[in-house]
Amino acid sequence: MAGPPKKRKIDISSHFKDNLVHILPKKIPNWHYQLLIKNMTSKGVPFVQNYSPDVTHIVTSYDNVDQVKKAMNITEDEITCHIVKLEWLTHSLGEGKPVEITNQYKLLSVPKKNHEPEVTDSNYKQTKLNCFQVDPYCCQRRTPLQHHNKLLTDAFEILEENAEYIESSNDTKGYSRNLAYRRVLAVLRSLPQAVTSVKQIKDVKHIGGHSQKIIQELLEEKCCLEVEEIKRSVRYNKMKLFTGVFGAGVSTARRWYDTGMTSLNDVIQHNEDRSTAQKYGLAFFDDLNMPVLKAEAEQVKSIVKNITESILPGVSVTVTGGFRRGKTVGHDIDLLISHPKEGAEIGLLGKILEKLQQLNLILYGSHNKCTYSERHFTEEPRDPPTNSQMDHFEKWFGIIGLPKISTEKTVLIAENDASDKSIKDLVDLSKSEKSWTAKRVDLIIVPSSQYFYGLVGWTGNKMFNRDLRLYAQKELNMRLSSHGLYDLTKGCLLTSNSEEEVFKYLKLPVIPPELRNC
DNA sequence: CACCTTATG
DNA sequence: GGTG
DNA sequence: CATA
Ligand SMILES: Nc1nc2c(ncn2[C@H]2C[C@H](O)[C@@H](COP(=O)(O)OP(=O)(O)OP(=O)(O)O)O2)c(=O)[nH]1
Ligand SMILES: [Mg+2]
Ligand SMILES: [Mg+2]
Repeated sequence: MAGPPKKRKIDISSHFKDNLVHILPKKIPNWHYQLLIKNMTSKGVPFVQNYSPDVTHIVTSYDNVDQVKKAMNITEDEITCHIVKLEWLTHSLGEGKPVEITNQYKLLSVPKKNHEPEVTDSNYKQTKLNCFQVDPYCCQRRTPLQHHNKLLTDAFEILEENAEYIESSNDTKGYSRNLAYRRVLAVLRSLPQAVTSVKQIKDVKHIGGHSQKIIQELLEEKCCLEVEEIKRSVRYNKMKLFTGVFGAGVSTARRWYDTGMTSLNDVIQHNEDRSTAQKYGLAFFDDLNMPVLKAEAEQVKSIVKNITESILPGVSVTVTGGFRRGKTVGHDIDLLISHPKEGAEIGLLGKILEKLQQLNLILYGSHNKCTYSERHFTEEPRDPPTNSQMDHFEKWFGIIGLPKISTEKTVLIAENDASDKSIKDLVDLSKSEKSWTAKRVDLIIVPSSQYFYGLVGWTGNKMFNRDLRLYAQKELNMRLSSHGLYDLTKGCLLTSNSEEEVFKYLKLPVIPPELRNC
């Protein structure tokens, strides 16, 4: 290992000794610019970050010379060196020597005409036929779990995640880019066939210039440089790890990362204020990141169903979330609980949790009552729908210890009351020989009058919900939530007796749950 | 150049 | 990042 | 800030 230097970093500087490269950073994404600088440095290619007259090659992403001059703020004949496309530098770095400046590396000398490439009527029809036709909102489209563009969506999923890690609070670049990539993903997943040419998606909504470039690269090379760089980056991998902790979002993950923490052990050991949720998220990280199987969801459902039936006969318990959309694995178990008799569900959640507690099934829980009353409607007419009656919609986001052997009746989780447990105790518990696995469970109680709005909302997926709500607002002047639908024009609440009726109110085709995987 | 889902603790 |  |  400690032998002579046979490192790959072949010094190719001799081939470049008569050159001086300057990259015009404008129009080049920062990650790509930094990568080029890194590569030139490690290979010993001479370059300057600020333009000087000694420069022999100006590298740019612009496609005509006038734009370059404008960007550099210089006039006509000051430039005597070569102005070349980015590809020249990429290929030269790959070859280990400056490649010949053929036409493919040269810029257009005249600015592009703003002139549409002329198309005959038949041509136009042809392009129209060759182009996928896609409705603008994903809630208008049928989006199956299994689709025809996995190569593309795998890549865009990385871009989407990474954008979120930049900064996910509203009104930031990360937030909007994340949304843009989600839209691209939703479109790609809904296409009837695999994309084989960029032409097919050049007019498709939500797939703009940048995404088209990515798709082109993926179709040609089967991979994308930007995506591969993200996958390699420390930042992406650490943020993925830290945001995977229940209770820690992007903001907390970034704080941990910026503090120099590298592993979950670093985070566990570090003395800082952590929410109770985060303590449990850290201690049971391995369990909670095991995929939840559909059979386990059914197992939890029947436990909850049995308990609940004994409290309130006639109750309905439905597995929603991803499993209802046909997924075979998930990250949690979403249960929608209701009773045909309106009002019978009031106070039910507390009783269910009490029973679960008695059975020692509960590890952690955050109770979430919904105080949803006339205040919304009276104070602000633009506010979301409101129930005339008192609204006792309740939620619980928690962690249960699910017995590994389903026949096991009682489980010993020691005394697991609440926040009085230190993180060390929790870690010890999670590491101990145990007959159960920690699982995230969401319990949602919904009055029967709101049942189908709850069902639609908790079936999702998230993107489907967002577009459904956006569509309702923008196209129909309505407000949709998992409690109801409110027509702002008519000033009335629309009660629904089926999922289909919700779609009918919204003037949308009925999309079955398995086709809401946007 | 504004907008991008909506509710809860 | 993409749309209107 | 976090969760769905
Ligand atoms: N309106 C709205 N609904 C959401 C949001 N996040 C989640 N939901 C809804 C749609 C989801 O399908 C449902 C359950 O959320 P989950 O986080 O459990 O996601 P899901 O079950 O789809 O996938 P999973 O397999 O659990 O990772 O709740 C959100 O931010 N806004
Ligand atoms: Mg789920
Ligand atoms: Mg959930």
